[in-house]
Amino acid sequence: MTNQPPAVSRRERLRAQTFQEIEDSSFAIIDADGVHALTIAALARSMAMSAPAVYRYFASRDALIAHLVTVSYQQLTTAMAEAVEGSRRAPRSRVRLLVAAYRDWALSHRRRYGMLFAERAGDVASRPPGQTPLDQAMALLVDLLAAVQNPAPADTTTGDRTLDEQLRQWARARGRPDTTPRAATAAIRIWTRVHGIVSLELTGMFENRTIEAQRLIDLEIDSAVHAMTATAP
Amino acid sequence: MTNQPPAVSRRERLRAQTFQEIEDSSFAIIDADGVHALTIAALARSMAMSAPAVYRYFASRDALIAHLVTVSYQQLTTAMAEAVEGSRRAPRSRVRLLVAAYRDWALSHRRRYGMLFAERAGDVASRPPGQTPLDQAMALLVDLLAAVQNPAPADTTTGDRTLDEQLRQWARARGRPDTTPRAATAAIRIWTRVHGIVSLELTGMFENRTIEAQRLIDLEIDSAVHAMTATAP
DNA sequence: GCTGTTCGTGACGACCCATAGCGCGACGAC
DNA sequence: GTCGTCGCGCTATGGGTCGTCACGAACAGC
Repeated sequence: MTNQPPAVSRRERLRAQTFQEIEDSSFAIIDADGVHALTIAALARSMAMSAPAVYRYFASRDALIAHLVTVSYQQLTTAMAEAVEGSRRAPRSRVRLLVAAYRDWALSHRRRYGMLFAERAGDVASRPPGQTPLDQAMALLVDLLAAVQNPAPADTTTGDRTLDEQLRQWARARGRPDTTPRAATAAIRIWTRVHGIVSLELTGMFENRTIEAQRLIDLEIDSAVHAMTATAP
Repeated sequence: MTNQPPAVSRRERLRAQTFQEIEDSSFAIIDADGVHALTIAALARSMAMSAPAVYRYFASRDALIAHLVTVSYQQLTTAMAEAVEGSRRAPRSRVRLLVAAYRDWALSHRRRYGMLFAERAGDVASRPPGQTPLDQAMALLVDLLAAVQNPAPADTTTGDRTLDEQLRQWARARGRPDTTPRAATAAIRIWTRVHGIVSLELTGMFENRTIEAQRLIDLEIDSAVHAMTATAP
């Protein structure tokens, strides 16, 4: 039994290993010097490989970067999922954990976070709804907010019938047809607000720590959750 | 009098003209094909000039892009200022005009809007507070919000003493020492919220017009203004 | 008219992307 | 054990870009 040939061939194993090394080295270069420093030549040098060899794994530099964007999205999503997974706290504070994990990931991978929303990343982001890498985290957030809203108040609409319908359609496209408009609004609000704050924090808007972004974020989450649970929209 | 030599020499006039042409051609290339397509060679070709000549005007490609970022910031700021300048409407709806101008500019110059928050733009954005290109628009927004808040309610604090002090310092650094913490919060909230929504709109989050970003923005502005004018924080 | 400055040009070296073609080793068929 | 196939990495190469340099032409001031 011990000498049984493994499921994956030696070839596949080595290939996967090299593939992984390309990923790791690429991220190392990006985190150190930015995406612009990630050239096929530089990558190959850092791996003591020749540049053309990389093309056995990725068709072009753009393809490599697209792959890295996808992987980064998954890492971000995983970080958020893990942050709330083991927690037994109330849904409301788990929302804060989720968002804090988001900000932490962005702060510790600022170059990569910028990469996710750069021009070329649009191809990855604009996939059929429900298949975006971040939709999983979005679904998590929606579920948490539904739990916060439980038991649901009598009126779960936003007061804008058109917007309500758009929100229901948005939730349906993401496989959460039972989401109330107000929960969907809260999810979108939190997501856009946090992205706005983190994004501007990274560009140096709150330079010199004049304003602590985390305080602002908590304020914004509370406001969004409050708007969701309040009796009158 | 008619044949009097002009104030600027012929040389300066031609130089300024070429400078302007470089700017215009650069923006044309960026708007058409993205920043990555803006190469010194391509720019020179589009101007029927030789590539090295461009270096008489900009020390490097990065320097050119940095300049374009600054100019774009100014255009954006100007667009916002003009949107509210001639309006006699109530301050509250002028806030909406200001923000709508922001979104309109971003939508009609999406490639450039992305450029403003790209990695290399951090150098421009993280200048001494009060000197950022967008500070002028920010001051405009703060003034409008102060007008909305007029007469100021008895309690203009956020309820968080640390945050209050940070906000006052932030306002001082921007030459608006009389800004109340709540007005400052509202300004920052609006600015970060709108940036978040617009930014995600541009990356295709609300693809297929599932959700109308303008509705969301108006909702968010109202919420921020309401939080500012409400009696209890 | 002469001189120094400014501007644009072709030529050049270094770097990068991507392709083509070769050699080597692993693997399977017999 | 031998041979053909295939995957992988390498060198060589072409086309493109950045940025520098030395040179010629136009201009400004005397």
